[in-house]
Amino acid sequence: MNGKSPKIQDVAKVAGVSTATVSRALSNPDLVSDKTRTTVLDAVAKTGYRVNRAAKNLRKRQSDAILALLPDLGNPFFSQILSGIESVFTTSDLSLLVSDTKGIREDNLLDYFMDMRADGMILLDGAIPRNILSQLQSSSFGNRIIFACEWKPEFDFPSVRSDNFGGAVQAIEHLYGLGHRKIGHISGPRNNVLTKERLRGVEAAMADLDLPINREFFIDGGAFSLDAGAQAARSFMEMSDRPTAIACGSDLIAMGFISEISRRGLKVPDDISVVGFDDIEIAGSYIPSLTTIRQNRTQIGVLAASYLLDQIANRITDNAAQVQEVGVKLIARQSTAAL
Amino acid sequence: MNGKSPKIQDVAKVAGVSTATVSRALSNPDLVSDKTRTTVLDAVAKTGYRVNRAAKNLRKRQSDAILALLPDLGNPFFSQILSGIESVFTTSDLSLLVSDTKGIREDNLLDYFMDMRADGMILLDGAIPRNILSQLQSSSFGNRIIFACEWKPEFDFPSVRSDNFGGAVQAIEHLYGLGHRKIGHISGPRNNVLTKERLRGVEAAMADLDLPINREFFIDGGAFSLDAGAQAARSFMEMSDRPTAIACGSDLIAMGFISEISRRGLKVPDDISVVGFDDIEIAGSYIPSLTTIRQNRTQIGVLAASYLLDQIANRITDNAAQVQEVGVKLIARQSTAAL
DNA sequence: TCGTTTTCTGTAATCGATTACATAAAGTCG
DNA sequence: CGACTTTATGTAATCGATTACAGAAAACGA
Repeated sequence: MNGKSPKIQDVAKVAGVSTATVSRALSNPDLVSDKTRTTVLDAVAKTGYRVNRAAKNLRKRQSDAILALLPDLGNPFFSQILSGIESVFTTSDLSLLVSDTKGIREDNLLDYFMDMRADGMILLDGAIPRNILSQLQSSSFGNRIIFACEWKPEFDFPSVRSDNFGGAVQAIEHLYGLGHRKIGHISGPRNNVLTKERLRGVEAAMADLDLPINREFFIDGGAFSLDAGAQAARSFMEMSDRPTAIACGSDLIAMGFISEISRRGLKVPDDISVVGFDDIEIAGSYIPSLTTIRQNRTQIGVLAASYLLDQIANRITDNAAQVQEVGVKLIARQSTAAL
Repeated sequence: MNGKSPKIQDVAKVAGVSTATVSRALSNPDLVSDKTRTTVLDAVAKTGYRVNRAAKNLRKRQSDAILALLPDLGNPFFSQILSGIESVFTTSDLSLLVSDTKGIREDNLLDYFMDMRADGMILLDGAIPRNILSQLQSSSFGNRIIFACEWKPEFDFPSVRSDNFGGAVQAIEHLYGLGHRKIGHISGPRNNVLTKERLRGVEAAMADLDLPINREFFIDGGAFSLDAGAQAARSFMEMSDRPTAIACGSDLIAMGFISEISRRGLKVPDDISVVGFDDIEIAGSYIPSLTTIRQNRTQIGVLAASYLLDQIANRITDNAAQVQEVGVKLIARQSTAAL
């Protein structure tokens, strides 16, 4: 150990073979004889050799990294998904790069591929501008991209997502089962795909159950946040005729809503039942604990990461862009009650 | 545009100069004449050239990436810090790599430096095994590491953290100010530095205020989680003589605690006042909204990232390992009330 | 004007791996 | 046994940038 990192040359010298053989012994063990392989491995252990990633990647024209692009790194919703993604990459010796889309707008996503910073991307933001996506799609990197959670309907990149429609249906059916007939909905960000799917589910379920759809009961929250819920609560309080139950576009909306109406004297679930969507960590400990639709976020991460790896390695034969829907499940807790 | 990424050679040809000049024009503009520079920049624009990171990094023996190492990527607590970190790196053209310590134990952290995957590290986990840290410290990469949030007292890596001691003091003083004299504490993970600092703060404040320290009122939560709080609530219910106020080691503990005692018929803040620590996003919308100690997590991320960059680039002259403490602030809400 | 310094640019070595190609040795088969 | 295939290894080109070194041109000073 003289402080300098050993190079493949050093290993070759110690093992008494050529650098080519060392390289092969490490990355293509079948190509060398058993004896040579053990000699080389010993030499590697002895020298403490580690492959220099920059050199390897330059030669192989790759980067050994995947970028996960989030709408907002500060949003805790995504941490579970990241965790799922990372668990896959760790076993593949890939690095996980993260960035949020705020920094992206101007400088181009394509650059990550062009300058070899990433071999693939997992997009968690459905609001990436169309022109950037077209550019990606028509480039030679179009098949190194996958959407997770959110997606962009006009593009046929593969995607992994929850069954948002089905989740909304479950929420409505649950409320119906408890006897509720006047059901409202607070939706998320206006142009968000999740918002639309969930709204579609709500309406479909209501139609199926022969419930009259009262537009007054549909509040446009405008975001998935606590604030949106609180805001919606204010609209709610002003209604002359109020629904007895509300299905929310997210848990945060639900909590913001409950928080605000409680402050104004209403009780959940006595005066109104509330269902969330997501099942974030605190949902079970909120007071009242929140009935919600559980999304398996870790699995979404795992599936997206695995699929992307297969895709990059060309292991996917069927080249129709694939949509994987992950099942969701209603978790009944105390924010909903029989009428 | 024939689909192949242009190389520096191509730019050189278009601009009618050597590759050396192109390189200089891009990374050391002062070294070339004004005229040449504009010619080169035009050629770059015309060809759509982007520097190949692997080649650049190989030559410069760097990686253009910083690793953030979290105890648990799935834990939403860290997302804000990551966001702060990322905001700094984006402006520096550095990539942010993330990983959690679960994958680390076996394979060595030092490897990230050895194989040039990272130029530096931000450690958010105080529980990294001692031998790994010693190895890092004694390597030539010892000065490319910084702790954020948590830290390891025996090592003198620089670190950025909240004023945990001061936060605990504020919590106790707040409760004292409301008239509470029988004050308890639920602590976090046993060997965690934050746990220790906060406990120290609690005890110091109590001593200062001449409050008797009743060991029965100190519950060992064992973790910062909701569950720990719920568990502690059960111990609490069994006490013959109960404190009238509790300072918790984290917001999650506080919420788990409130949730559980509410289920058992106690009311917050009527029967007992509760203070959290962290001010996580939902704290303000919890019911009751949580009085807590606000940590500026984004700023911790920003400071850690900036300091690390300075350290790597400028070789910070003052080589005494620096500890930066970020101030915290008590946010009074509805989970605490006058006795 | 001539020598000296400064500014600008080009040539070619270099970073540290992988791998195409060549070749020697070993194995196969009629 | 000789022709042919397979296996194992080495030599050297290659990936695409940066930069040490050198030389030409321009600026400067006396």
